[in-house]
Amino acid sequence: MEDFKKFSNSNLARMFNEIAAVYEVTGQSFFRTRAYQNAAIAINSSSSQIRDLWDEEKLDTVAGLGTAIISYLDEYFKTGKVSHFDFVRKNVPTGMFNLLDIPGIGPKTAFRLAGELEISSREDLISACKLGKIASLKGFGEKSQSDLLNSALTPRIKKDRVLLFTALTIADDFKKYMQKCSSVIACDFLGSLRRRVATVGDIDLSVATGSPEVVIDHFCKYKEVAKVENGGNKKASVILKNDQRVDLMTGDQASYGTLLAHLTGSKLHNIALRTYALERGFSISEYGIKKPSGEQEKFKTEKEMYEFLGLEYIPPELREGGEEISVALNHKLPDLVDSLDIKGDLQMHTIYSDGVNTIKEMADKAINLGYEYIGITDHSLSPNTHTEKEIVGAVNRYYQEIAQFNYPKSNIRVLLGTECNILSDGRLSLSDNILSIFDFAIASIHTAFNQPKDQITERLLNAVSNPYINFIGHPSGRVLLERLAYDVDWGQFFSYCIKYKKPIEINAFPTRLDLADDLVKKAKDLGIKFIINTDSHSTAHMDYMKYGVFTARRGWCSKEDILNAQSFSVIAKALSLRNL
DNA sequence: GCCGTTTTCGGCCCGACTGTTTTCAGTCG
Ligand SMILES: Nc1nc2c(ncn2[C@H]2C[C@H](O)[C@@H](COP(=O)(O)OP(=O)(O)OP(=O)(O)O)O2)c(=O)[nH]1
Ligand SMILES: [Mg+2]
Ligand SMILES: [Mg+2]
Ligand SMILES: [Zn+2]
Repeated sequence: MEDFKKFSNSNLARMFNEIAAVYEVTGQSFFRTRAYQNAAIAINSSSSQIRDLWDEEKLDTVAGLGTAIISYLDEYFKTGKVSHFDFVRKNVPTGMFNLLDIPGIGPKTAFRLAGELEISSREDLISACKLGKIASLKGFGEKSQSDLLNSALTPRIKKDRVLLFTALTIADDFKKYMQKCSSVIACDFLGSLRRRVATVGDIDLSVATGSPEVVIDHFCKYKEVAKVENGGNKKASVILKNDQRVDLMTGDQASYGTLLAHLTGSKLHNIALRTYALERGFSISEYGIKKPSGEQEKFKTEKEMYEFLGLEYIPPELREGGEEISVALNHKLPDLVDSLDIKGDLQMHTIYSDGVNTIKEMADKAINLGYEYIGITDHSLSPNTHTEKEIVGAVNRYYQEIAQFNYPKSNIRVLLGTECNILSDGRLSLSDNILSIFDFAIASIHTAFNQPKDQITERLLNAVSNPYINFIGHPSGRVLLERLAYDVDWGQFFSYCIKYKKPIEINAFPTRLDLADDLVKKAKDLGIKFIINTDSHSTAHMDYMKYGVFTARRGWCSKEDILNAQSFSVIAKALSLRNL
């Protein structure tokens, strides 16, 4: 396995889950087993690469990773293996690990199938089922055998996760359909979707109703449903034709608040909240809060539930099982930035480079969005194929074009910027001379992503310290579900941003969401400001601003942290815009 | 194995659903 895969968060999580499985079937302490599962969850839900945090000696900031597990990680990153894990894995048949991916098979089942029938793959399982070997095992029967066969035969074509954008589109339609059912009092999409996680596994829907059976029937009859996975009296799951899984949970209107909280999660937040309540004698479930007397208190809204617990209302974006509960206890949660606060957008491309609309069309769209200002940031003509005089001439023509309709002739201020490349050797693609004629300039990396960390970092630092560069675009270079971020020493990058008083972009394009939420939080805690840009290549893309706002909210940002939530005079000063 | 502002020991979230069960174990969200 290549290093980047071997050290990826998902592979690390798998490693700890497998050790948890070993402990579970070899009768280790239940809570040690759970600790390994928790470590796996913590690793999977970290937006930062655990490898990077190890590099920066910040692993102890991840809740769920303690001294023992950190030392195993240390050994793994240094040597590529953990000898203690290799040792304990010898106690179980290796084949069992291949079975854990199959839905319905957990550690116990995998252990028995691998141990008693020497099943070590999906194919083995299929033939064992067909031969009727499973049904004869103690504790299994005809039904469980055919369930396992079905499960093993179900192909796994779907990617594990989809973009938040994709999931929201699907969920919006499904919700509209659900609301057509007269038994549906309220319907919401929850889980990672409501927490605005950058990528989403399944879609979780909740419904408040007095007739769950009617609602579940309606749910399963949605025209996009390809397969009903399972259904009970209170919940159901379906797979849509586009392979998206959707879970439904129903509940009474009177206790809908705790149902919302339960299904919004995250799992780690739920556990933390329930543990917090338990310490005070209360037991939380989706049905309400059980008092020490045994009496169940019900909550129509989440707000009332948090209030009952002595906590400030915690916005879904913050419910990740980090410090949100202790901060809410002190009533110190930030007043998160809202899409309505946004007053401008400073990265977009037009027909003068790779965009499809004119400057005027982008400006009109901005007026529709109620913005005060925008920045046009086309890639300039290339210095490799044009003289400086030609480049400057073109820029001046753009200025003249903008002057036809710019403020105060209309309500929108149009700034002229550019997005220049940070070249592989650290130089910028444009000279200071050319950069200086723009109102502002963004520098971004678009090539040589695979350089070692110090080299990439050096390139970024060089750009940050250039007086004509106002901020760095999509700083990590990640493309969700496709390309990992390049290696950056974030501590150093942030300290340069502080030293040179530069904000950082939160690129709102749904495939980027870059800077990522957890790094946003770290930078915010250092006092760094952000600018949320859509990086639009058409007027339609300008609607993606909300995804950047989601990311900022997940990074605990309030309006004060976001420069383009400020009026023009404030951002002009904070960004040191030129030509004013 | 992790965790902590009354605790560094002694706790650790809670319930639905399923299949095989004479009362529960396993898996999942
Ligand atoms: N209390 C409790 N709640 C859970 C547990 N597992 C899941 N939940 C709740 C919180 C989750 O956010 C919610 C939905 O579960 P999902 O597996 O769909 O997770 P989520 O949507 O957060 O992430 P995803 O993007 O779907 O992988 O159900 C659990 O073990 N205990
Ligand atoms: Mg989900
Ligand atoms: Mg789910
Ligand atoms: Zn770019």
